[in-house]
Amino acid sequence: MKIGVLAEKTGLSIQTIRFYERKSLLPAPERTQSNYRSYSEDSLQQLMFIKQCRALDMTIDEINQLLETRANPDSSCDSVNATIEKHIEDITNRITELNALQKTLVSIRSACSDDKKIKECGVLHQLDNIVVASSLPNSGNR
Amino acid sequence: MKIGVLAEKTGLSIQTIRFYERKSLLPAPERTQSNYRSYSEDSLQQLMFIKQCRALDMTIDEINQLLETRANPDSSCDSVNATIEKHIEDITNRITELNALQKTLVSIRSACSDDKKIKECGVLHQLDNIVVASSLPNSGNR
DNA sequence: GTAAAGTCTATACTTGGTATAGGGTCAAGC
DNA sequence: GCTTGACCCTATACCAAGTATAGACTTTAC
Repeated sequence: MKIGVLAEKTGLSIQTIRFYERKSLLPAPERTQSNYRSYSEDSLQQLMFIKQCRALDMTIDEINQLLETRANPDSSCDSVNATIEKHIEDITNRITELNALQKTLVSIRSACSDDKKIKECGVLHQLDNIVVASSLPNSGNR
Repeated sequence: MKIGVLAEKTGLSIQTIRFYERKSLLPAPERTQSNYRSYSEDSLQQLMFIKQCRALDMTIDEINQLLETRANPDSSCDSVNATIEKHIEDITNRITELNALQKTLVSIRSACSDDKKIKECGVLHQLDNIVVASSLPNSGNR
């Protein structure tokens, strides 16, 4: 099948499919005489796998590792489990960060009632002081 | 003060300070005879404000809006409040998404005990089927 | 006088795509 | 046979929020 059909079936855009190919997530398919990509059912399966992983917010690197591991069926799946666990940990950390952020924001918001002028705005005054121990997420921050 | 001192005082990198200038978050400072940037205390204050907002995970656009509003002290601060509220909402949504993701991931992880081989790996089998109603975040996804 | 440290601009890289330009290909209709 | 529209191709640029580099210039310390 051609790339348009594959895009239709997977729900991914044509550009995204070509992007995954460039990133080596999807093997380069056969080409027709006119240089059109011609995909097999395997490509469809693999793309759905990739889509699934992306829906779980895995990075392309993580997915690449999973695909590599998956390629030899007799090896141990420990690394798969490790990848998932690491990913769960990343998300847990991110959730913790966001919860803290939200708490801070709600508290800042409560500093100003409506219909104030800028110079009296409690929110801006809060923002002018050090409220948070300035910790922007630096990892697992997607 | 020169940019190195400002970087020291704010805890931001020199490149980040120049980056904020390019993005119009920080007004271009005076220059010395040798074309070095020369900052006032105001710049320090403004950078700390920006840093604070970034620590709250606001985008540069959001911060720019806050700065613009802050610039005329007699206008209403409704838009400030609206910005903060929108931001809180974004974060709330993101947290909801991440919680759902995490639940899915934990359930996938539980499908495989350790020391299996790839071909028996429950995690991979889960990933091969449609688990999630494929909803990658498309907004507020930082 | 020289070396180290600081600064300058400009450019490229990151992630996960999206959007565009400028061209080639294919099928249908006239 | 020719045009029109739909499809495909590559290459390149763009987004956020910086980070990292090269190559040049200036200042500071000894």
